[in-house]
Amino acid sequence: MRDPERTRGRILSAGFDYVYRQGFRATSVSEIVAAAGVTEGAFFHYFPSKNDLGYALADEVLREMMLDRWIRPLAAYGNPIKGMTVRYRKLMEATTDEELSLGCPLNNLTQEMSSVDPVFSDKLRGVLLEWIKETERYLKKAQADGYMNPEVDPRRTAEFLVMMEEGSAAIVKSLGGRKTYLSMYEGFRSYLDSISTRREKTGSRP
Amino acid sequence: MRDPERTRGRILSAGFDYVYRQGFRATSVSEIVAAAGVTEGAFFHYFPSKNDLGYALADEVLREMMLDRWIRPLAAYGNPIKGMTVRYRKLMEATTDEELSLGCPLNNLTQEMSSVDPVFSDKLRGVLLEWIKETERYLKKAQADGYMNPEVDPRRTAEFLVMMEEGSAAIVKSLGGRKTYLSMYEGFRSYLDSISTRREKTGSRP
DNA sequence: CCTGTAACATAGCGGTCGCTATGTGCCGAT
DNA sequence: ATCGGCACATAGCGACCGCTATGTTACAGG
Repeated sequence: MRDPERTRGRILSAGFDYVYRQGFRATSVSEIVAAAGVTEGAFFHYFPSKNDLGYALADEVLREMMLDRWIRPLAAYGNPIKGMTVRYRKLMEATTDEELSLGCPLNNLTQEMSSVDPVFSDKLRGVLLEWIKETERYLKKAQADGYMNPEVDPRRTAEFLVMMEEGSAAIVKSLGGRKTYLSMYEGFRSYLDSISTRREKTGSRP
Repeated sequence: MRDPERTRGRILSAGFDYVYRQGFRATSVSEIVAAAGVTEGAFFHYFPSKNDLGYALADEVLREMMLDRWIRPLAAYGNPIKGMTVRYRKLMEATTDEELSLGCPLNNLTQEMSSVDPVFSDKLRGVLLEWIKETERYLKKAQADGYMNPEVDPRRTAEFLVMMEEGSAAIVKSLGGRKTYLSMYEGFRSYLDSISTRREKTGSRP
């Protein structure tokens, strides 16, 4: 019956759901524990304060989500540039309408909390930096394998790519339509093409 | 002594400052009225509810700010594409460190409120749509005057450009450094170059 | 000068929130 | 077998928040 890991996991999971939908400060501890099927006593047993739940969300949930969505899929492609294009399209197709209107969870929490709590800021910046660093790693690999223009700076390009990935989620959230996402995809692909050395059009109609 | 317009303006202005720094829901009416030098009675005399202040912020303050920063400067350039590049760099230089760490006010409020209140969503989307529409107008002008590749879709390109403008503010807010902004500028310029017909490098060192 | 109304000011209510103080029961170690 | 501590549950406190009910004052119109 007693299962600490599971209990903590349920709180974390319910916490993510509510924070994703309503924002961190708009979500009350009572809502989270009700959804998780535990009491407030359990909550404050695992997290000294509500903020500490947010920190755990960043460290554990958001980081893992970012890697799963944006980094790990790239391992399957020989050409990272093409991999990024294909992955972006696949992600676009796999995202539900609800997720489209909710935006990127990492970006949401960052916009809400980073300028108001330095601990949030540090942890969320950490996730973003890892995202950029892993992207940069694949860009360097692309350069080493001759898939990418060797003159472009991989770090700056990685920052720009991640910006587009987060930015498109933000604008789609606001405009709320899959059609807008297509415009973002076109621009994303066109930019990747412009730094690619291969002239294979990565996404043109057959 | 009695000056209704001024009083309302002071509330609106103080409201903007606090909402920009802390977010909408984290800002209390008492904070706003204290900063504006009025009482809560005055506040609720002009705004039936706290949300109505937010609506006025979107309709009046944020819309005007967007036009001033992103649209009106473009009128000074014969070549809109070059205008966008130069304007972006000027904006980057004119932005203070504090503003850099606070991000784009429109994006902040959108991320916080649009998925939780449909009226906010409508009004903020309206500002964003106007931003895109005006950008599209200048892109069409650029095409008509032969400055831009006539094959690219101006609407989609406008959406993509606004996404980059908002996205770069978001990522700079999170990473917090002027150096990151430079990466965004490089990417922005490189994309604009790729849709330009003129081969004049718009931002190279003299 | 009078008066009605717009332009504010004051006090307080009902509700929620984060958090804590204080329990209680299970379960492994001795 | 017991016993200490971990894993929760319950109740409630103090603070704050949005909002309202009820004034009070300045000023324009007659």
